[in-house]
Formats: sequence, C-alpha cells, structure tokens
Amino acid sequence: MTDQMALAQAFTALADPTRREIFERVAARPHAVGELAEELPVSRPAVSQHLKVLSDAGLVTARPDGTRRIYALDPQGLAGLRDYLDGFWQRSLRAFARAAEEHTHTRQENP
Amino acid sequence: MTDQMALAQAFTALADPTRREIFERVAARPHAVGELAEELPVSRPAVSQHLKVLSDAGLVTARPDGTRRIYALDPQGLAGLRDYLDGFWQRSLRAFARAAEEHTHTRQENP
DNA sequence: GGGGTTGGTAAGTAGTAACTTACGGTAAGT
DNA sequence: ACTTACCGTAAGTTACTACTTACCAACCCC
Repeated sequence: MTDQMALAQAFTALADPTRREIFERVAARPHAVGELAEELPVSRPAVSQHLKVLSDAGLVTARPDGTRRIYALDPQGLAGLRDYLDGFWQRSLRAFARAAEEHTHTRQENP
Repeated sequence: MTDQMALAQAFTALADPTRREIFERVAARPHAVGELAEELPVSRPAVSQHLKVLSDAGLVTARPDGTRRIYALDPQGLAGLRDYLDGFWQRSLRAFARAAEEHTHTRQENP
C-alpha cells in the first residue's frame, strides 16, 4: 500500500526529463539549488519545485548549509525502488516460465 | 542515447497508475484487450491507448489470435530497465561512498 | 457472403503538471 | 542594523495527457 504509493511517486518523479536530469546530477554529487539552476535551462524556482517532488518521493534529501540547501541522494529511496523492481522482475520471470511450461505440455499433448 | 530514450519512455509508461495496473496484470499472465477493459474502470479504447504506450516503451508485446490481440510481457524491456537501474544504483553508491570517505578525512583533519 | 466480435484510430474535452514572474523569509557579511 | 545572497511558496498561464464517444478495419462462424 504505502510501498505502492512510494513506488508510484518514484516513477512519477523520474518520468519527467528535467527531473531525471536533476536527480542524476544530485546522485553524482551533492548540489545546491542555485548550482543546478545555473547548469539547467530552467529557472531556480522550477528546480526548487522539482526537488520537492524528488524529496517527497524519498529519492533525495536536503541538508541546510547556511542560506544554502545541499541536496543529496537518498540511498533508501533508490534501494526501495530497486528492490520492488527486482521482486517484480522475479515474479514476472516465474509467470513467464510457468506459461512456457504449460505451452510445452500443450504441444506435447497435441503435436 | 537510445537507452536514455527507452528508459524515459519506460518511466513515463509506468508513472501512470492505470497503466501500471495494466502492466502488472499483463505481467502476471497474458491478457486480451477486452479482458483488461472488463476488469478495469476505464473504456476499451483507453486500454488500447495505454497498451500502445507500454508497447512503444518495449515493456509488452502483442500476439494476434484471430480477431483478438494477446498482450504479454516483454522480458527484454523489463531487463533493460532493471539493468539500467542497477547500474545507476551502483554508480550512486560509489559516489556516496566516495563522498562519505572525503567527509571522514575532513573530520579527521579538522576535529 | 452476411452478422457478430474484437480492437485500433480520430476527434474532442477536462484535468493536471511544468514553467514563468513576483514575493517573503532566513542566514551571513560589513 | 542593513544589505546581500540563497531559497521556498503563491499565483497564473500554457502544454500535455488521460479519458470519452464515434467510427472503421480485420477476422471468425453460420
């Protein structure tokens, strides 16, 4: 439930190109808001709003440093996303293997 | 480049709740379009449009069966998504460890 | 071949989301 | 204390997207 919500938020957050760009830069190394705004073709408030979405999705965290706010990656959020995708991946493969097996049986029974 | 495009499409595809629901049902077992439309609170054309997005993202494939079209999961697309996320995860962890190490050195040099 | 399924596409609409400018609020330097 | 730097939020606009109904094409059964 909550995992589903968090996952949906994560996917939604990473769906937007600008936000994914911000996320990747933050993941590479911590960044202040102004730094990101200088490197990107959007205004600083836009970056701020994107960071809020990423933060709500649990993908990044903010650390105050004077008047600046240093945003860094939140490994927990990324780990959760990865774990869910892994589980989903395994479940899908099982279903796939099962379907293939049934298909083989059908073919053996009706060649 | 192309991987980036595909990844963006995959994230965008899975960002929508209805589309993720469709994707999960298709991943569990192959479905026809009408089947999905019956189980979901949206019309059949809506399901068709969602399936087109998922198909363009390389997440599902369609197999004609008479007048019906059976949609099944595309393991390659899911594998690509998983691999990219894994790579991204490892890169991020490395950057994180590096930053932590530098932070430790700083603290040791300036206790 | 006609009637009945099954699905993809076109056109139109309502809701949402990404962006902008403008403003307020907090911390550091002089 | 006053200014300066940095950031988040509010309000408004534009673009996109998810959905609907209507229509058309392809395939199976009689």
